[in-house]
Amino acid sequence: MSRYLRPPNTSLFVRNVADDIRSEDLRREFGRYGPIVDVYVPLDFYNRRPRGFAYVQFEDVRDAEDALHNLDRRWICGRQIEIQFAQGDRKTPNQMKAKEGRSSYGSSRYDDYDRYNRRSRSRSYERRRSRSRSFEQNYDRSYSPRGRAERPRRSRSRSHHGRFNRRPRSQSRSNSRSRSKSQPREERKEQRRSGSRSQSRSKADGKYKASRESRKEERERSKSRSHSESRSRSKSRSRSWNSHKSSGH
DNA sequence: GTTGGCCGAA
Repeated sequence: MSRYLRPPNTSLFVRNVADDIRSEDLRREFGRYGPIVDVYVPLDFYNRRPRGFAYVQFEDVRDAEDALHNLDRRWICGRQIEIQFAQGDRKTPNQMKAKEGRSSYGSSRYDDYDRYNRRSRSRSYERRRSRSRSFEQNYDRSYSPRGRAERPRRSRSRSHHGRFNRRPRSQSRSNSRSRSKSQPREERKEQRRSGSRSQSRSKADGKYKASRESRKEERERSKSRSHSESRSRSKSRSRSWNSHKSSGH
């Protein structure tokens, strides 16, 4: 037992989110199932356009599971989102920079970059990064075969600095809503459910009520297969994660 | 059609 079980990913990978989704929407939706640590909507680095997915990280993986089961294939902002457990942890910019070379980026992506002047993403990241680097590294090593330090050294500071310097000051924010797809035909469904409970703007009140029930339920279910699971739900929850990984899809 | 550009150079 010395080998620490790697903490299950508490982050959910939400894909097919609307391109104008806000992190607050997601936080509101997912926050009903448990306390949320972070919500992140990645944007294209050059376009500053939403990439169509989002991440929601819970404090507790059970809440994440709960949210996954409850919100998967739900309609949010006129789109049917699909939720999975996220793979890996949040990529650091350096990781992404490393990816930049491998990816198909590098072409003329500056077109739309012009209209999206600034990032308005969720900057709700919290400083939990110093929690335990050990597992992250360990996890990272076993997760990605190439690991880190694949680029020993290279004067890339210049290359990407030039890009940053190129940030256009003049913006045309008004006509950034020129998407013609994503017909919100099913928005009514979502609005119905959204209107039911979005009246109260107070945060963190009694909103985990629903999740508590299902958690109880789940706990009973867990009892069937495992018996040493009754108190603080924080140690080894890797069962779910593993089963998710094993099951595949 | 399937994963995170918040971090690093004075």
